[in-house]
Amino acid sequence: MPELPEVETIRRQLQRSLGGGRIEELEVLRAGVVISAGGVTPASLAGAPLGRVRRRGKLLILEAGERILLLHLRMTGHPEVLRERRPGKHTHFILRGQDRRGKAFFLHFHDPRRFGRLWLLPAAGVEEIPPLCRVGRDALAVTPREFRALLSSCRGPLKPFLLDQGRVAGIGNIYADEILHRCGLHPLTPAASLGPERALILHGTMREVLRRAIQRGGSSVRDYVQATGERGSFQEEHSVYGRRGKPCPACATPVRRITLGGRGTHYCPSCQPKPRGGRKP
DNA sequence: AGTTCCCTGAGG
DNA sequence: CCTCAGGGAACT
Repeated sequence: MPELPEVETIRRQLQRSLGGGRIEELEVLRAGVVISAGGVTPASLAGAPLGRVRRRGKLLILEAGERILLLHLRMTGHPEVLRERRPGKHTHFILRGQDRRGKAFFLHFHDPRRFGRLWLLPAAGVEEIPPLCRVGRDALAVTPREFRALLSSCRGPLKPFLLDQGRVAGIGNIYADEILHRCGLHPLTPAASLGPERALILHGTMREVLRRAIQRGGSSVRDYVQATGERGSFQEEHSVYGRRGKPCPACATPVRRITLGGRGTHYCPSCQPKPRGGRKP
């Protein structure tokens, strides 16, 4: 599922193929996937310049003059840049235009599960309204100081903390599990119980894992592929996610899976011991 | 804090 | 055929 590294990979590809170009038409094939507000209709986008493609957490931000297009891929959303209009079964919109060299592009948005959304919004004040106003500091932008403050003000365990997009944005189920494993922290560890030192280590590990995953084009488990159709390869470096019962790469103890906050949670009971107090992990 | 809902394809 | 996967909003 697209999390920060997957969305960042796609962002770079969209920036290359659309940045500096122009929109000719937004063709909406399934109403409900596209949400229009503040008078920014699909038709009103014709002729709009395309600026940068930015990202905050898992949200893609396409600058279009006075307007902003926000794209959230959710579980199975898949943007794909093609040279022709060729909608498939699950193609919900096609953004047609020309790139900065005047060459035609067709940005297809496929999404079998239809959880993904495209918002069309006025650029002015866009940070103050949903969905952007709900997104906290990007996981690659948050400073160690901010991160420590967020941790200590959190009542609850580490895993839900990492998944909460309102605090630190961009981490989903895969990277939460991988980050905690690499830190040797049990997912149920109370967030506020980390001292400054371990908070700093968690912050550094988070950055390291996300950076490495971006280098490898994200994790292709199930549906995810890049905007070019290529697969990512960070799944080859997964230590615990999706590896229930398989040996931990560090110590060979079988990986355990529990449900936490309704999410499958993978960890190594030996490398990530549950700290004091509670029952054995 | 936990549950339900949205959705469909994949896997048992 | 049934169950599972899950991001995030909206519930209880």
